[in-house]
Amino acid sequence: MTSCDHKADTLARRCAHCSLRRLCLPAGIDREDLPNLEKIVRKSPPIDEGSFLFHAGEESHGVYVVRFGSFKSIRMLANGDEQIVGVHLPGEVFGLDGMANRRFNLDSVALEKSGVCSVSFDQLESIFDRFPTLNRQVMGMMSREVSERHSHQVLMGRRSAVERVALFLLRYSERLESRGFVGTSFALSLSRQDLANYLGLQIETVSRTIGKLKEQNILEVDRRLISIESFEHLRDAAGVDQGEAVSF
Amino acid sequence: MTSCDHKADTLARRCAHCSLRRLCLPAGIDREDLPNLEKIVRKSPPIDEGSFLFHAGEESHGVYVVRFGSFKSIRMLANGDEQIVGVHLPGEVFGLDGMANRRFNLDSVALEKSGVCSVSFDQLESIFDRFPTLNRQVMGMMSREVSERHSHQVLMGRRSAVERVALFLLRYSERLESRGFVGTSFALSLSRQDLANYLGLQIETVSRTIGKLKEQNILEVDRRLISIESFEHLRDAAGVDQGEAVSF
DNA sequence: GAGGGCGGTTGACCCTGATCAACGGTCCCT
DNA sequence: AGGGACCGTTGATCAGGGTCAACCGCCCTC
Repeated sequence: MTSCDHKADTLARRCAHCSLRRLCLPAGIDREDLPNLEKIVRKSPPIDEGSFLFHAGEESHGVYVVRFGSFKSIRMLANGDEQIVGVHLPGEVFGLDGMANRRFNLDSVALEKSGVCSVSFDQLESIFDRFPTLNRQVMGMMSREVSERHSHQVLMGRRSAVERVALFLLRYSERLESRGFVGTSFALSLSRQDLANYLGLQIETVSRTIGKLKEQNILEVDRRLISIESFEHLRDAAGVDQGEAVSF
Repeated sequence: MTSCDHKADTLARRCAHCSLRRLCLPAGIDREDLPNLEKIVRKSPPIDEGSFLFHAGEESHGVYVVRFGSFKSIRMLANGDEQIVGVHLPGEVFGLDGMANRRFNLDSVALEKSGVCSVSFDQLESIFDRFPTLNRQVMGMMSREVSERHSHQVLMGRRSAVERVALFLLRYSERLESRGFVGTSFALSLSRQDLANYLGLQIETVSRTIGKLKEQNILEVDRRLISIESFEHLRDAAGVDQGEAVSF
């Protein structure tokens, strides 16, 4: 796949050689059509930890894909607090909810040094008719997004602290794995503070809960380095049956 | 608007004369094009309280709009419990998340005797090219759906019982009002059980919380009949600033 | 109209997780 | 190396809401 039988310029090579190709937008595109898509994709310069990719209310020009690093989507509350409503890992698409009114609904902050690709809405829509599967692909991403929200809603609804944390870790692990990373041992991109916020808990509770899972030898923990020692017991702690799907 | 200068058959008159027209799919359609849309809309027979409109996993043929009554969208858990992830009032669209893979992700249950209109996905997509605004319209509905999830996530994240109940009522009222109903006095379509489930609380807590709001003369309550006596105090209870938007 | 089921309310008690507080380790900066 | 900020952990206490239980009123059926 790395050998080229055509004169590919660096632009056209972007997607074709990207490790995330099969998970990303191009998944709906035939190999020979790929260069056409690649023309409308732009790489961003790296974004530092803690800095905003975009702010809610700003005009939105396109959709983003995480190339490396990770982002959190947050809703700012009137009292100054923030509520994290989404976490985006490499290969995941975000910002789609701005497609309708061309305006961001959320703030997006890099959780670490990160990079994205962006695709312009206008250009994306302009090629919908040429790539009918692409329209479907985008719809699919949106509905996937909705489904993910539903899952999180299940997590937040009347579940204990252990269940929330365990479920979160299982999903996080699964998402990493589906993206070609190691799902058993990883660096959490979220701080305890962000984790607590996302799970609707308090920072001390998260710390204690993780501590407990560590004591039970279900996890190995060193700050943000997590290693899952027993998926079986972690699933138990999460309150999901063995074999039951954990996400979506 | 009720006078007709063209020979409208009963089919074509459906949307043009529907009280929900401006909130529904036809909002993106010019008046003269409306008959074309109406051709692909089908009215369902009434659905009894408690019966399923569709089940998760079933093949999905289209999207639904509540004509009258209301529905809940639920996610069935492995242990038999259900989690309510959405409530749909008249004029609201649901089932869009099945568009991508032509399969329902959720179960949908009528909360009372209800009726829907349905629009076939295939037919909807087939007229996308003729009505470019319609594609945008559908995208808009999806992203609105996502935004609504985000709001609910804010509601569920580290908020007290009173805040949850008050916020829910404010939003419910607002949705009714935007649909042309009276927003100050209404019959809640959800049982206390469903309400508790949706808000991530216990049924007794919901009952007590509503009771407290009643004692403070913020609400008048008779079972499911709710009358909001003071929006100002209800907003206080919900923890939102006066003037701050309550939904989305 | 007696009986039973269902939905909702109220009371008493208890437990999970929030809150307040102090401490330890790591990183960064000079 | 010292100082300080930040992140995470741990302990002690407290309260919001979960849990268990009884009860009430409405509706339905027979």
